[in-house]
Amino acid sequence: MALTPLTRQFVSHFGEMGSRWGINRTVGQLYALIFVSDRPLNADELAEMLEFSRSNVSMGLKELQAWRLVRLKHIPADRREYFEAPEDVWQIFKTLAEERRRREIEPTLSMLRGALLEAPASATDKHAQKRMREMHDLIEMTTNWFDDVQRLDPETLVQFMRMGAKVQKLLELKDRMKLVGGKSGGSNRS
Amino acid sequence: MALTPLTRQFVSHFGEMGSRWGINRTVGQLYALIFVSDRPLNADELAEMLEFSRSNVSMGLKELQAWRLVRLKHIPADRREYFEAPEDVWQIFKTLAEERRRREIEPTLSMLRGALLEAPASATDKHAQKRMREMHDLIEMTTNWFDDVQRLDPETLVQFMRMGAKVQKLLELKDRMKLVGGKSGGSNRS
DNA sequence: CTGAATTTTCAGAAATTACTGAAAATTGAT
DNA sequence: ATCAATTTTCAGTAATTTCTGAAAATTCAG
Repeated sequence: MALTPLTRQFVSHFGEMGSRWGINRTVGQLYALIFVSDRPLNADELAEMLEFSRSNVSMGLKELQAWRLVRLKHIPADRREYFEAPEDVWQIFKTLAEERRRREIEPTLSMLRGALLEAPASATDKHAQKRMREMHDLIEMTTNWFDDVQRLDPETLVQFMRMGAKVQKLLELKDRMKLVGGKSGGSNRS
Repeated sequence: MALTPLTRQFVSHFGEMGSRWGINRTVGQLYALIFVSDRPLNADELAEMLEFSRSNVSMGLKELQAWRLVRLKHIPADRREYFEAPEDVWQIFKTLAEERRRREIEPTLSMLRGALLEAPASATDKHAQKRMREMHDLIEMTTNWFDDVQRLDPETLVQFMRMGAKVQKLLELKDRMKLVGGKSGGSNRS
């Protein structure tokens, strides 16, 4: 079963882009193919369609599962394992964000918190800590906020995103009415 | 001039993380050091402090400039070029987002748009296009929205982010008052 | 202009990462 | 329990990426 030109185009783009993310070409192509497929695919099919070795496909699928980007689906009366991507693209996006957070953001925050606890040994260290605190606070604010947004139900979220820059007007409205939150900007986290 | 333990820790974390992003270890470490430094640094200083070859530093700085993450600063009566990172961490974040958008998002959107113009040759292609359209629409909505948010003045933005999930209440308020936007959810882009 | 200081380029070496085939392990139908 | 089907592992190899030193190019003070 050969790839159609349409799918080939999509798959090879993901292969190239894959290297810009942390994932490699094989993994990118595997995901792309599973994503557009109209039915779950097994490892042999993937290996044949993409012309990768069977073992390479096995390793790639393992990585995609670690990222929670594909899931196993068993087909009755077939012993082989089939793979599919979740239907809901917004769910996929959230999974990607969660995994990146776990792998990249959290270790960085934790390093920064450690560094900020140390006693600065010099003026240079003091300045370095100031910069690290700025970075820490920005990352923490941004990720906490993303967490909150992620929890909105999809409809509210779409409505919210479509509003775009009008949010500014909404905030002005809020301030005028003092209906949401307590004193000076509302209570918040940590 | 040796690195203090504090800075060494920060710098080597960025070296390791660098490889998870598209940038390599050298570039990550160079950036980290420039970011925390309390004064602009020149290429020789960077090479000595990080124990990289001078040519490696030259290439790394070129890449950081291409990302607009460092800028040149000339010091009076010194012919050498000094490098510094912008002060404002939010500005840095925006630059990073813009560059990633230009390098990763835009090419992907453009590939997707191309693929969506083609006439599907089969039911399989039809399904593939459906998936591609879902991906395209999600990416487009998310990046356009980020563009809008990016344009908010920093104070509004911080206020907005600190609100977090309370945005839902704000949207309910908006709906009750019908003060923002026209019919059914407000007009929007493309 | 000249030439020393500085930066950039680039071919090859070193290091890292990706990929393969063969063998081992696992699975599940009988 | 057996064994064929299937998946995983892993050592070795291939491919890619990163890094270096030497040479070329550029810059600018005099």
